[in-house]
Amino acid sequence: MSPRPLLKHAGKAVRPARTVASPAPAAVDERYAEELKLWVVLSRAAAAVGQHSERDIARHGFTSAEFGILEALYHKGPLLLGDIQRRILVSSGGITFLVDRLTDKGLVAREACPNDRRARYAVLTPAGRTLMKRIFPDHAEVIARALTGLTREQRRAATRLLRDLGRAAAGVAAPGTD
Amino acid sequence: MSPRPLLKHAGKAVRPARTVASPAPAAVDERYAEELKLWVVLSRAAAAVGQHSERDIARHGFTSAEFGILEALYHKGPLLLGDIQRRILVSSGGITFLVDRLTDKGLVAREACPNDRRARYAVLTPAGRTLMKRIFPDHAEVIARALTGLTREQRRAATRLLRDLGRAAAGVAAPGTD
DNA sequence: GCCTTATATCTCAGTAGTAAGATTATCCAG
DNA sequence: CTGGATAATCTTACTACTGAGATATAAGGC
Repeated sequence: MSPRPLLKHAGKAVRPARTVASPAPAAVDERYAEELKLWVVLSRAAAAVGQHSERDIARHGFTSAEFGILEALYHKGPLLLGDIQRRILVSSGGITFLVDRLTDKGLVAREACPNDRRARYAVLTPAGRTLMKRIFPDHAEVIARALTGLTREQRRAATRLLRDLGRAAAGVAAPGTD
Repeated sequence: MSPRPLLKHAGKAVRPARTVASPAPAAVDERYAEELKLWVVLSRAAAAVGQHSERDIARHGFTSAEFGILEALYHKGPLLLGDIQRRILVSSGGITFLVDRLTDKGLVAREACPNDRRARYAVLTPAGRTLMKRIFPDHAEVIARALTGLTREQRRAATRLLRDLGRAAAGVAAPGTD
């Protein structure tokens, strides 16, 4: 992502009413209207906040997936590749690729797992740790600012609801990512 | 996405405690802990429900972006390419590419906009409309089932909170998608 | 111990998108 | 009506990932 105007579509373009032939829009399924609405606002909210996050992350030259790895290692310490994979939801090929790239950048290293010679740990290098210490607080502030549409109490309520919603949805029939 | 086992990581693998050298995990930023938590559960919930959605959509051979276009046209009638672009959040190149692909599949067609010769409408073909009429109800049910972790009242509360959250986040400094 | 099955990572070809810029059309001030 | 700025779409080159299979290790029943 590169620098660009903050507001792209400031005003809705006033446009003459549709005159094109239009086969009457389908009647919305009433049966699940409320559920669909929830799904829409859920994904829109996540996308809106996510764009703030991504834009901030891109300033430092990372993708969201890369930053997710750095953040996981920063907060949790060394993690097996598979554990990171599940945490940030990428494919097995993806985690190899991403860790390679972060290794090339000198921020992450692989370490052998003494208990299981198939597995490898990913760990932050000192440079990686230093970097995260420097940039993470600002990132947290960007996220916090993106959430100011809700009051503190509303944010707490939303957190509880979304935690339950997410848990249940992941439980119903978790697809996995490979 | 292709067929695969429904449950991949049914049980947490029991694994011996970490013994690898571990530079003590960073102290979490306390300052924005609650906000970060909300962001985590928000994106996790969206991802969990999104996986149900994607898996269902993939059964019919579509990507989420393709299906988003079909759904928009199905429910709203003809739309300008740019309007669809903003609605499903893809780049300008992406919308051209996606509409091309749906056109090749015979589900969507472009029509001239009589008021603005730069713009084009996308419309569902009869085949596209028939298809959506057939598959959309099932899709709605998949979504609804993914949301059953909350009661009806909780879902309503969540909808309100997420609508406000999304609006505000999109308003703060909408990044745009091109 | 041996065989089967499962797990962890890696390899590599393929793809759905993005970014930047080109093209064409519109709008508006002068 | 002309010129410059803006807007809508398309083109092209590129990239971050996915998916399927390969390799190596582990674990458990016999």
